[in-house]
Amino acid sequence: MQRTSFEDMQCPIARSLERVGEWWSILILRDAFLGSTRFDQFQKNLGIAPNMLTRRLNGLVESGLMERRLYSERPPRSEYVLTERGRDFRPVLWALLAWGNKHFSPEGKSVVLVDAETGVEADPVIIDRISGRPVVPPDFTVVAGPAANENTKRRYAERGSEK
Amino acid sequence: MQRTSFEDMQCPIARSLERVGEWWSILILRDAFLGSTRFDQFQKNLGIAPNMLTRRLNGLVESGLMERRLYSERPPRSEYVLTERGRDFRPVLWALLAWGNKHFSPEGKSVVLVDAETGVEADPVIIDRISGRPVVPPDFTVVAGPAANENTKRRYAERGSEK
DNA sequence: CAGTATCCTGTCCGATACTG
DNA sequence: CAGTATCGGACAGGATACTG
Repeated sequence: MQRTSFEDMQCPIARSLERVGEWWSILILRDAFLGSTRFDQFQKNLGIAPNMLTRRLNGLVESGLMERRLYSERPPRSEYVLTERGRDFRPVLWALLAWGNKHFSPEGKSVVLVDAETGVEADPVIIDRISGRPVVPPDFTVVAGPAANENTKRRYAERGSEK
Repeated sequence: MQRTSFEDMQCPIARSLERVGEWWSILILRDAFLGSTRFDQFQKNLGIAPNMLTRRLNGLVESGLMERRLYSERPPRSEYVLTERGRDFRPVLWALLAWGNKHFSPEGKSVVLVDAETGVEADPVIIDRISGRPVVPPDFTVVAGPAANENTKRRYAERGSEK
């Protein structure tokens, strides 16, 4: 995705966006989580043009989010399955889902996250696994880490605690 | 972001992407969380072209994620502050941060989420606030909600539980 | 069925110049 | 300082036709 003037490639968020920044990528991942593995499943569910689907699928494979796997030799047929890196993306989708449901579903929720056993709707929140406390400001904040360069350190030192 | 062939606008993830699908939007939000409010702060921190910054900022204001506020009458000067809708986006950023740190920081972490008081690095995970259990498959799954249309219902009925 | 090959359009984005 | 105006390039994305 070559962004020439973007000086900020240390940022893990920016690095994530490098891999899933295109619109379709995230929707393809969502569909993969719902069980799609075949080209035509993705195409049908998403209504995406086949050339775009090829491009995005190849991109996700290159980035290590999905794996292309031949399930038939003759004729050659592939399926696309999530790798561990891809499966680890799931929390981002949950967060996006929760945010969309809260703010962009005026007519009610069309898709909800539920407890698989009871069917009760879940309310996903982020907590710190170490301390068990909810990750909200001002209790938690981001700071420069051990691998930060001078530029990053300076930028995170400039502000006190997060707003 | 007009995507004509996209039939799937019921999906809250797709709706979210409508608002923050452009690359810069998320980075601008990230910077806003770090305390930026002025045009030139964003510009300097992101290295973004001024016309693009104007476009994205206007887009975020239109989508209700940020608010443009005059802080000086003469000369007219604006600042851009997060609305509640914008602040609610924070969990998505945490998820993206955690994912990027885990998978795309081979040389070590440059930015980390920490307990503001102790400075100890946090391990953000999503749990269900209701039951207190971690939101992971197969314990939790997504299903069609009350506002789902026929198409959505069918698609979520087709699969049993999530893979 | 699982794509590849073309062609085209829109717009995201960068660079630069300019303004009250 | 906080933008607007203009230009040009790259590519995301759409439509369609074709193939083993």
